[in-house]
Amino acid sequence: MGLNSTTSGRPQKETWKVRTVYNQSQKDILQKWFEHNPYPDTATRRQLAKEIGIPEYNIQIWFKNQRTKRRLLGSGWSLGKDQTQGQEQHQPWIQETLPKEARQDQTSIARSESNIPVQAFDRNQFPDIATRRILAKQTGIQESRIQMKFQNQRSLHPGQSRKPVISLVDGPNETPNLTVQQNQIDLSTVSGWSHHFPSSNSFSKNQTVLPALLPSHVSFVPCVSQGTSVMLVQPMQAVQEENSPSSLALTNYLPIPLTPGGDLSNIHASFWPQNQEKCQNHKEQMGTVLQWKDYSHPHLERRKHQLQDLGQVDLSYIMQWWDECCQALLAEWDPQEGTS
DNA sequence: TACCTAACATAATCATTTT
DNA sequence: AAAATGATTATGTTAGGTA
Repeated sequence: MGLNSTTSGRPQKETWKVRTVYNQSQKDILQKWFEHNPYPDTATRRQLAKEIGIPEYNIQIWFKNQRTKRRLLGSGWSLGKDQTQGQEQHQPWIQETLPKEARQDQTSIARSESNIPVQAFDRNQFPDIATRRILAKQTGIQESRIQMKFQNQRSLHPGQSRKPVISLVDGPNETPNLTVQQNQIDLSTVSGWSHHFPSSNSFSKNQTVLPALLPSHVSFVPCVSQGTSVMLVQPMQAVQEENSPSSLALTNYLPIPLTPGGDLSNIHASFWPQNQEKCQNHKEQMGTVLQWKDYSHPHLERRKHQLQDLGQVDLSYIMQWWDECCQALLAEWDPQEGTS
């Protein structure tokens, strides 16, 4: 499977970046480099990222986890600047290759832009992946940098605890079990949103409801492939073969309550944005999957109404929905709109 | 030089995938 | 279900830019 889809069709948590699945050849390459140097510098990471088609930041995580693994395994590795077992503290690479070039150039955040993350931080110290991407889009800063920014920021302003999960709606009466992260935007407060939501109990516990990207510069190709999913991929990926290691790095699920019975199987719509070559810049390679399940519910007249004729495929509806989601989110994050 | 902060480290833990 | 492993967090350190 080239795609990073859950074989079970189970939705993945959108608050987390979708887990990358490395194939064997990718692992081999990483492994080889790891033996050579467990602390690759930016240039190396970048090169590796390009070579195996995985975003640089994920490469960084892989090395991090790998170091942990090796350390735990103990197998004579004793990495790092740790002390203890003096057994073999001669890891030439550690002292040699860590210095200087190891770090990525500092990204200086323009004052105008730095405002955005700061404002965002005030609202939410733990932005999920969707939010981080939006911020990244807004500021033009890499998502991984945004993440780091928040990390550093949290260390300066320790406030909220970590990853609390609460129920969004817990009215005394019926109350669905839609759970989201506390810090996630309370969509019920965003105007125009209510009707976009299926009754909450149609969400599975771990499902989240935020869109992942802004439609504005979206360079994605929506492809309806299965009866139950719409896939958005970047043009470059669409071109690549399935055996390409870079297939899908990210996957997001949106609980659009389409009727599963809808005849979607033979719909293949592709919008090809113009910037095909731009794909290889720092922008992460990603794919996004919209997945809908059987969310049919009495409350959904409107949506059902709209989606009844899925046979003609209403991709525009999806895009519109998408667009509205993003607008709402932007409005919520926009400092100007102190709606609070 | 002191201060701020981006980048990065480890360790622990969570979440998803694989076995 | 358990083991592996990728992603996130807290927390601390390092290094570059700047007042």
